[in-house]
Amino acid sequence: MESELACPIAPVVDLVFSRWTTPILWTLNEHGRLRFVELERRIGTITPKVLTQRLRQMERDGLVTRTYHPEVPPRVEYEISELGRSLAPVFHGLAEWSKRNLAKVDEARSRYDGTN
Amino acid sequence: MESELACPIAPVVDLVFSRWTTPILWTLNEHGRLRFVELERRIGTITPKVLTQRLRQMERDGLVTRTYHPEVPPRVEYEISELGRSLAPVFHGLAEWSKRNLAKVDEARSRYDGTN
DNA sequence: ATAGTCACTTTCCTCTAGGTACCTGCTATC
DNA sequence: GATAGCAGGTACCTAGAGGAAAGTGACTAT
Repeated sequence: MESELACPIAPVVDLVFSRWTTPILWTLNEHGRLRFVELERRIGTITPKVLTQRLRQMERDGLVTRTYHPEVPPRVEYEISELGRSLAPVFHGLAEWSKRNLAKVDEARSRYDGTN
Repeated sequence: MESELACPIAPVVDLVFSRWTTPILWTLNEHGRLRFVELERRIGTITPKVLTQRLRQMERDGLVTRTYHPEVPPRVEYEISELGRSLAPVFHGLAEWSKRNLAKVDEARSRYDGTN
């Protein structure tokens, strides 16, 4: 939504790392196709309104596919798309960095706060 | 700031991809040590208040180092730390993904909007 | 007859990140 | 003596994201 000329990855950051998209994508990547309530329950703290919003947006962006089954009660299944799955290496890289360096961040914070 | 139990990379996303941190980190990585106003001008649309906030936060997290020179006029230099630099592969991965797949996102959006 | 399921939608409300605008102390420059 | 530059700090304000709670419609199970 911003120009941010200085940073070429700004658009993809907006796309992939805006609020709730990572938990949704991660969950969908781990558990395959899931129904709305399953997704809701796995993520735990998200409200249905926001979950719908995010899913619509991600469907529009082609990261997620939505399959509607006109039954009663209705059944809707969400699945990560091929495009969404192509983000896996990036996510994996982040997980690795996290494992290696998150402790250092905590140390840095303690040092900065003088609580060492 | 959230639990988000379902997603192990949530903490690092909060850390690295919160607003303005990517442009700042990117700029600092490209141009080496920079003074406050140089950073401000390169990023272009950021306000001094927010830039200060973000820089303090990133200094606390150990991603950036701040060097104060008690001269007149005062000179302060910001530099990306080793920890910050260790994010380079992740950023590179994102840039690559961007180059390869951002067009697909646009296509998906056009398809979704019916403007094809 | 009542309650429950699913996949949302709608309304209302709060909260805070971030923007605007102005201030500081010190100096060099016009 | 007025202005500009540096590196911010401070007070105020607003838009908009996101949460809470209730409703919907069609059906089933108890």
